[in-house]
Parts: sequence; structure tokens; C-alpha cells
Amino acid sequence: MWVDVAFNLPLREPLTYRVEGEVPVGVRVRAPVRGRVLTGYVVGVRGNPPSGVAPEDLKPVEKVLDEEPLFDGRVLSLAQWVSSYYLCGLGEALSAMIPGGRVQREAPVPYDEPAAYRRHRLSPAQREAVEAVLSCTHPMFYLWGVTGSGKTEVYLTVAEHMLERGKGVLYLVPEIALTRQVVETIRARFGQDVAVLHSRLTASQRLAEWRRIVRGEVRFVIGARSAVFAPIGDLGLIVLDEEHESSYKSGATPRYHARQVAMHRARTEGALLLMGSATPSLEAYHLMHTGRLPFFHLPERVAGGEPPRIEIVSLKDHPGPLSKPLLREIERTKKEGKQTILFLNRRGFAHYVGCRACGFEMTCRHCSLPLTYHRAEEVMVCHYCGYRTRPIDVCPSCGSVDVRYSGPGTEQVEKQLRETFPFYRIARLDTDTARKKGVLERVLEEMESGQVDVLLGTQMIAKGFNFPRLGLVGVVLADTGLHMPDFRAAERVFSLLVQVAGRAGRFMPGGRVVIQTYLPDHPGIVCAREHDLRRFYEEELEVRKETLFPPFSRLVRLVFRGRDERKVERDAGGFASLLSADLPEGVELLGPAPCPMERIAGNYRYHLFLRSSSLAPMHGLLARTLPLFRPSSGVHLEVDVDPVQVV
DNA sequence: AGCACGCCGACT
DNA sequence: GTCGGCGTGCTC
Ligand SMILES: [Zn+2]
Ligand SMILES: [Zn+2]
Repeated sequence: MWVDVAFNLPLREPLTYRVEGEVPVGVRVRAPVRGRVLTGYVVGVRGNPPSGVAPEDLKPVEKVLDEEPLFDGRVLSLAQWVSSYYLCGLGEALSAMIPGGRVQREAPVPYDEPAAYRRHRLSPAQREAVEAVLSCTHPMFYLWGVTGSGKTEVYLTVAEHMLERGKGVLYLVPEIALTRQVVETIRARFGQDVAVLHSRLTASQRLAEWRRIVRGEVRFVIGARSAVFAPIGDLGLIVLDEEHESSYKSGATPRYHARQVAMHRARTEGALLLMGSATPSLEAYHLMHTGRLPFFHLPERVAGGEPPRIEIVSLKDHPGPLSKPLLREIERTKKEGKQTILFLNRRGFAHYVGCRACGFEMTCRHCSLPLTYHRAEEVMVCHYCGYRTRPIDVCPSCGSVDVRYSGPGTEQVEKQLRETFPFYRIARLDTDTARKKGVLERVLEEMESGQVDVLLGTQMIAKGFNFPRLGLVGVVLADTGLHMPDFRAAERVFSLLVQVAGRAGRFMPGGRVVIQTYLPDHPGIVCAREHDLRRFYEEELEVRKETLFPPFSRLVRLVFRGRDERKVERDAGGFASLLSADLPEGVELLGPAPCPMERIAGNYRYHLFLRSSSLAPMHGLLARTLPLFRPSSGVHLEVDVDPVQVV
């Protein structure tokens, strides 16, 4: 017989091979492609050789790797949908979906929150929510509720109902939230018939979990982004917790978004997609408020508690890194016998090193980005490519000694803290300090038992506020990212602040939140202080409407990158003219232009955008033009449908 | 993606 | 005269 095999290559069509005996669709095989032997997926079997290729040209499969198929027709048609929606090869789609098809990057280790989850009786609001979800006839439903409003209990109760009806359940959480605690909670409630698809498992462990799902041994799957492809049969429910999280978007081809894939699965497999967040994405909010997404608002915390008082401190009036008002709050908190958490999403000492006399800036030699000064190691580091070089105290351009180190990072804030409060116990958690195994756990333990007065950290500590003596949360700089030409920057800042305030309110009743910023009038910051979500969403929607960005349009981003800037620019321009020659009605072509981060790790980057009110004409255009275009040697083209990252 | 083929510039 | 760059085609 003959088999059609899809490889992890940007090929349009599968290749056909000869094979001895019966081989089913869904197994992996090793087969020769142009001299080298690659692993591919059998996506079709045939009794006769295909027409168009001479039968004697068909090579034999070298080895059949699986006895049992890894996927069925349903998974295959999902792969076909991914390949046409995200414009990649079928084999590339399958490789992203099935464990072992890709070398996955080690994910950051999330830590467990100490407090165990206990099963509660449903509050009246939760009961109402469950009923609304279960009576929903639409394929999607949104649960909008602050941290601590009991969304998890609603998800799990709905899941229970689905399992009782014999339906499969897929439970998606952001990678960072996939803690042992969460998994144990689920296992405690649903028994051992739960599969976990973790990116920190080894490839073979993940494949073993995948096989258990294929065989129908488990009916409940929990996992992060890529678990959205889990081959659960008779799917009844997909939970997408923290819907707004950008980690649901893949950073490699195919650049799929778990929310988009989940929507497609819900529609085609007759399941319900239940999303939830305290801060819905603007896309979700827009759908809800135009009647296209039924939702339920969980209005308050199950355990009661007031939202925390939020104070905004302008760094223009009160110089930092830690302003006088914030330092006073830290001191007061300590005097009350309580603890402080400080956030700053920048590690290192200074993020900008430059000359005051001539304006020279110390940038990476491989990237168009400033280098960060790391004081402990006495070195300048590029956070994008890892390039390291020696710090300067004399300007290499003009010889002046007036060299300025600005843009404080966690190292510098730690220094200021220790100088201001020499007797406080201060701990810092960022990738630099937590690199050593066990440090993270130890520091969090010390924090919990009250041996730390001030905990300073990056994103790493954003999820955990569950410390009994916590009295103050400080955001050292709220405006990170707001200077970038990124239409989602405001949304991200707002979302982060509301999430921080929400967790502070949940775990720190009567506590205080201080937000430092250079932009005290920024709507994202003002609305977060006022707890006025509606106003932020409405104002931001107005901005998106005027500028015609999502949710008022759909985007496709095309990024060209390579070492030779002239070739990159030429290819971007060449493809742009190919597109504009065939541009359908209602599709706009923006660019080409250098990306805001125009050089990373030695690669120059240019991008162009297609914009339209719907994806269909852009899909059509790209399906026609991409096969006609081939980047020059040394230039790579990446297609990003519904981009999240635009710099 | 990666690898072979083949065509033109510059270097022993 | 050849070496090697890269644009082009193709992979069962
Ligand atoms: Zn760099
Ligand atoms: Zn200078």
C-alpha cells in the first residue's frame, strides 16, 4: 500500500511513500526526503499509487514508529484548519499539536500558593452563574469576575455536569498558573482520570499522556496553551481561564492562539467554550457588549472584602526609583508589623546607559536596543540576545566622564531599599537571583513565616500574594511598554494593575496599593485606581475604533528578517508590491516599515500589515501570493495571523 | 526547511 | 581558466 506523509516542513502537499502491510492514518514514520531521513505523520492511506508521480519514483518508508495511531480524523481536520487559518504546512500544524513534534523551550517554574483549595458550597451568585452557563445554547460563554469571586468553583461545577453526561472536558490555564496546587485540586476532585499536559514534562511523558487521551482513558485534560489540541473525544466543555493572557498566543509557526483554536473546536465539535477573567481582553468585551457573547458577571468576592485603596504617585513630582511617598508607606507597613511586596518588571541595575555630553547610547552590537547594566556581575547585558560587554565610565564617543546610568531595575531598587532601611529584611526575586535551585521556594517560605519585610521581584511574583502578614503592594513603575508603538500597550498596563489590585484585595484585606508612574493621567492607570473597568474599556474601544485596530479590524502581520538589511528591505518591498497588485476590496496594506525593534540578535527586521474587517479576503490573498513568493537566501518570512506582538 | 543545480563576477 | 556567491526548483 501507499501512505501520504506530512513533515514538519513548509510544504503545500504531503509526500507519498510505499509501505509494507497495513499502516493506519495517525502513526509516525521515518522516511527519506531529499537524501535525509525525517519523521512525518501519516495523513492518508491509499490502495493505489497516486497519479502524477511515476510509481517507481515512490520511495519506501524506512520505519513505522507507532503501532497505534496518535490521531484520528477529527484531529487531522483540526490540523487542516490550523494550517489554512494560520497559513502553514499541514505537517507544521501537526508538529505543533502533538507532543514530541517540536523541541519545547523550558518553561518558567511556577510556584505553589500555600493555601489549599477547599470545596465550597456555591454562593447564590455562583449558582446563578452555573445555571446560566448550563442553559447556554451558544457555543461560547464568558464568566467575568474579580479575583476571589469564585470562578474556579463555577468552572469545576460545570465540568462535573459535563462529565456526568459522559462528555469530555478540556481545562486550559496559562502556563504560569499551572501549579502543582492547581493540578492537585483537580485530581482531588475528579480522581486519577485526569491527564496533565505540562510543558515541563519530558517529550515522552507528554506523549504518554497524549496516548492515554487518545485511548479514551481520561475524560478530563488540564494544560496550558498547546493542550487546546488534546484529542478528547465527545468534547463537551473547554474552560479557558484568564482569557486575556497573552501566553495563549504561540510565538512560533504556526502562531496559533489557544482562544481562537478553542472557539473553532467548540463550534465544530459541539462543545461549550467557557472563558473567564477579571480583565477580559478588549476583543471579548466588545463581543459581550454587542450581544455576540453571552456572559455572566460575578459581582463580588465570595469571602467579602473591600477593593484596596490605590494611590498613584507621579514620578515626575516624586523622584524614584522609590519615591518618598512609597518609602513612607513601606516604613509605616513595617511599623505595623506587616510586609511589603514591590513589583518591577525589569531586572538588572540600569536599563539605559548613555553620555550626557554627546548623547551617545550604549546599545547591543547585535540588536537595536539598549544594554542593561548588571551591577553584581559588573557587566552590560542584552536582554534579547544575551550579548555581554564591559560597562563604561568614560564615553567611548567623546571621552566625557559624564556617563549616566538610568532606568532603574530590581538591583538598583534593592540597593535603595537597603540604604534607606538598613535593618529591614529584604529579599529580591528575579531570574538572576532565582537561577539557583531552591532559592525561590526558600524566599517564599521566609516571606510566609514573616522573616522577610520587603519582597522585591519581577513578573515571577505577580501571581502570589497569599501571605498572611502582607500589608502593602507597590508597583515601582506602571508604564513599562507604554512608550512602544503597540496598540495593546494600554490594555496590558490596565490589565496588570487591575489584576494586582484584585489579588491585593483578595489576600490583603484593608491593605494598600501604591502605583508609581511617569504618566499619572494615563487612562489605563487612572481607571485601574478608580476600579472603573467599564470606563477603560469604553475609552480604549473608542481609540481602537478611531485608529481601526482590533476589535474593529483583523490584522495579519508579515515579518521579514535576515542579517543583510538591504535584502530584508528589498524582500519586504517586493512582497508588498505582489500584495498590492492583487489587493482585494476592503483590504488595506500597511508598510513595509522597519519593525520598532528593528534589529534583534543580528537580524534586521521589517514588517508589513494587512488589515481588513474580516479575515477571509486576507486569507484568500495570502493563499494566492505566498506560494508565488520566495524570500531571498538568508531572509525569513513569518506570517502572523491575529498578531499580539507587533514590535 | 534544506539541498542540488546552474549561472555570472573576481581571483589564482 | 576556476571558485563561490545566491536565485530557482524540488522534495514522494
Ligand atoms: Zn542583543
Ligand atoms: Zn559622549
